[in-house]
Amino acid sequence: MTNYWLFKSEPGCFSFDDLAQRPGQTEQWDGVRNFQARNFLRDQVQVGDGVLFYHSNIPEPHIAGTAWVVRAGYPDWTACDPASEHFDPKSSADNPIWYMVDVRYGEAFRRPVTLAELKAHPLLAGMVLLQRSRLSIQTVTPEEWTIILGLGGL
DNA sequence: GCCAACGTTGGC
DNA sequence: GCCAACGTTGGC
Repeated sequence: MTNYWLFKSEPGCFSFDDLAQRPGQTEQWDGVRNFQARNFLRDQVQVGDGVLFYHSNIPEPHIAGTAWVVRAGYPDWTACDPASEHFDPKSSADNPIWYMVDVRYGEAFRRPVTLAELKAHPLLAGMVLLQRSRLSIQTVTPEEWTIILGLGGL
């Protein structure tokens, strides 16, 4: 069964445009260093799942478009790379702590769906984003997915 | 830049 | 296992 997710990224680090410039190519969603988000990546995110790509920590936070999961959770090797800014000395190849998935560009929204719009929509009041805003990998219901794609003009 | 929310660490 | 201190996230 297809599930839906919201992945957050700071566009200064990795943006939806960065993904859009490589259509059809596989991108690693690495660097997640939060246990609850890690559990989703390791245990629940599956090939074929839909992803809303959210831009955080900018003047007008918004969802920019969609992506698709093309590989389920596997160890995030950047945790074992001392040169990586996501290096974690507690993680090892034998006993990985952190996980990542691979995604591929989906579709760009015709207009970005801002956080303000999400907050204003009565049917989106239950979104995880609006209740536990700091979680970087979040579940999205099929109803929320449909509404948000509509708001984005898809 | 501020600050609230909240996750993590570490002493006990 | 509790909880205070501390660090980070992210909206504003």
